[in-house]
Amino acid sequence: MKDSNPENLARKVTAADVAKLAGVSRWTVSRALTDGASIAPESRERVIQAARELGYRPNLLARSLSQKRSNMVALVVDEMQNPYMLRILEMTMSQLQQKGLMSLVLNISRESDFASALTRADQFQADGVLFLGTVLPDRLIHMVENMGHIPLIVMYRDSDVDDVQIVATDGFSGTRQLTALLQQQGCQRFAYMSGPGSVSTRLGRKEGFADALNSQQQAHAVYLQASHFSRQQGYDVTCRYLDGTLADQYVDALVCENDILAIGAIDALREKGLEGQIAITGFDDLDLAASPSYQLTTCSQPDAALIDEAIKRLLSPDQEQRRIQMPPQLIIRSSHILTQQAN
Amino acid sequence: MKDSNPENLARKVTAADVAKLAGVSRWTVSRALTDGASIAPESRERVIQAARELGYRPNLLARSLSQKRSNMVALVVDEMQNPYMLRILEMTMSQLQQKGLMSLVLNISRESDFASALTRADQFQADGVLFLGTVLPDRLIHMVENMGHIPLIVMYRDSDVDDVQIVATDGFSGTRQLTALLQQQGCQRFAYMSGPGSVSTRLGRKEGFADALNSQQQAHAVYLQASHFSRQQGYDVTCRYLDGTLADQYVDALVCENDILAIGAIDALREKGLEGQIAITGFDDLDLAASPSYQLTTCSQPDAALIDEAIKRLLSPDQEQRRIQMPPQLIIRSSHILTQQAN
DNA sequence: CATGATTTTGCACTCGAGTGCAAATAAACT
DNA sequence: AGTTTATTTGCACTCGAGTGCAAAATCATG
Repeated sequence: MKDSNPENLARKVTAADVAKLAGVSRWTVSRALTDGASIAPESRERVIQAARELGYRPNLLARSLSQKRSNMVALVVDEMQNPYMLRILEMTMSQLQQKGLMSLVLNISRESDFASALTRADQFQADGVLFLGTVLPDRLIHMVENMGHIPLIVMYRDSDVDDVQIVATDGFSGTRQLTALLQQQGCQRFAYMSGPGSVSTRLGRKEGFADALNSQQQAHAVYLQASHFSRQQGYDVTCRYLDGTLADQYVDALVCENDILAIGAIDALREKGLEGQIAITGFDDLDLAASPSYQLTTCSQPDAALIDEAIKRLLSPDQEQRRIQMPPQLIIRSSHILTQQAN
Repeated sequence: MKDSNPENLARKVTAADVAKLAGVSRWTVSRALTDGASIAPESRERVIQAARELGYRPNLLARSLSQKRSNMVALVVDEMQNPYMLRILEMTMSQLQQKGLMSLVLNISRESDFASALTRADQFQADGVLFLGTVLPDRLIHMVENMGHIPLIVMYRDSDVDDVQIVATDGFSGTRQLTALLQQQGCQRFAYMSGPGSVSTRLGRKEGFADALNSQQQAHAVYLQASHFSRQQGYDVTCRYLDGTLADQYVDALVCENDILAIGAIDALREKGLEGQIAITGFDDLDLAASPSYQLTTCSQPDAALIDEAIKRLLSPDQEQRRIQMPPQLIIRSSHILTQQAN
């Protein structure tokens, strides 16, 4: 079992080494380790024994080179300030790993990184590319599509590029429900805080918000925009709004595009002593949303199902459906409730 | 520039394709793209032109196979509940990417994953393995060390395995300073909350805490232990302590092994109306630590320097120094200040 | 025992690139 | 022109595995 022989450690054990020890040819070794290959059971046994003894681990680069599959999947991520990304990453990598796939993570911060990162994915023969809620503009996604024909799946956002597979949550219905909840409890003056423009229009959340307002003839709304999905940005943008607005003109409800922005917003309100005077909602249901310090009313996304679906599509290309939107689940806590009357 | 020829997209462009177009041999193509190779400037130009026209991108798997380097680095992570991990991952991947290296991320949740994940790293010929603050017991780390001779660097924690490169923050001095700060303002009764046992003893933080207490003859302390580095665990463990202790016996200071636990602890205190009655400190300086809702007094780790050093060591093996501990920086906010007297 | 049917195995090839060496070409010099 | 020297290029090899095909070994049958 344990390789006690020190010279095994000196260099990588190759199929030829195993062949020599087992007294067969290099190719018989391949066959012994392949299910369903034509080989005498007895010599298979001998090879397996030898392989174990030497601690043989086939070189996957070599295998990938000749076969089609490399068993590597590229994960393209950005917006790494949002803790939600950690959850997504974690679940995605776990599920990939479970299926015997490796995760090549490509972090994008500037647009220029983008092309180079993808070139790399292609050069490493990645079996597929998963976009995890990236803020990339559609034209870039389109560019990837034509690149080496790697199956490409966009997750956690929409896109109107044709033929791109999309696996996302129905942000429209989610935010629509949240906004309706605020309307039911009598909120009149609404604000919406979005993230970076390029992705914001691809989440459908802003549209759900606007739709709810329209259905009640509440045309007027304040639109705020954060440049990143980070707590700090949510905080800064909210402060700027509060400082630049007369106190008697404050909105009474702020719908945030996601939790991390909402948490920043709550922090800002708290600091200014306005907690409970503006109702807040988020999206994602971060762990922190359940904290007694925030008690954020929000929507949770069916992460496990989304990721499962995305990987399934990655492995079996040419899916009938181009796009799937799963329903979010409303999580009602108390951040949407007004506890103090505005003066 | 743009490959307008549709058949280019049909299959991968190989060096042979470029050679044919440029009217040279396949090997000349290799040379044209290699700096310092002996080649006529004129034919190099021709090759480069042809390569650009076809959109040639050398297959890195093939290159890795024959050369020593694969340009892939395996990142081994766990404890993915802690948002701090996201920052570390982000910075590490960015720095690697900047140096032309790819990140193979291996997520470990159970010990059994561990062996299989590392086997994969080895099979993919990873140039090195970076352990990012993993909770793995030392014996496992030792096992990796003997595996394929991949350079191995343990970050954000210590280990007493010989010959393992360590790049970490001096947790001892950090927590010692934090504890001293609490002592200076008159705290008498201390508690310490640690994370999973296997890593906790490798951070040096608990020892720094104990040392500070000893230096003041304050032998008595309460030790709490969380099973994960997560807000929820920090919260649960604190609640359990508060519920299981008489109110007049509460400690007046709680030193937490890191921020995410501290934030959970503050949440618990807040919920029970005990905010300001127990001083709290953390470690890591999460973004959330700066939130007005927490104002956590903590230590920040020199992430950029740590990661830079780790990668440097990965690339140039046989470093003289086996282990480096960088000093943390004290971040003083207000969570360590007692604002209410205990009844 | 010879013939045919079947299993097992070895060998030449593939993947896509890189490297050292030797042959072919070009340039420099007597 | 003839020789030496420098430059450029082609070819055989390498990495480590997998696959199809044909040769070799085994088996079964008349």
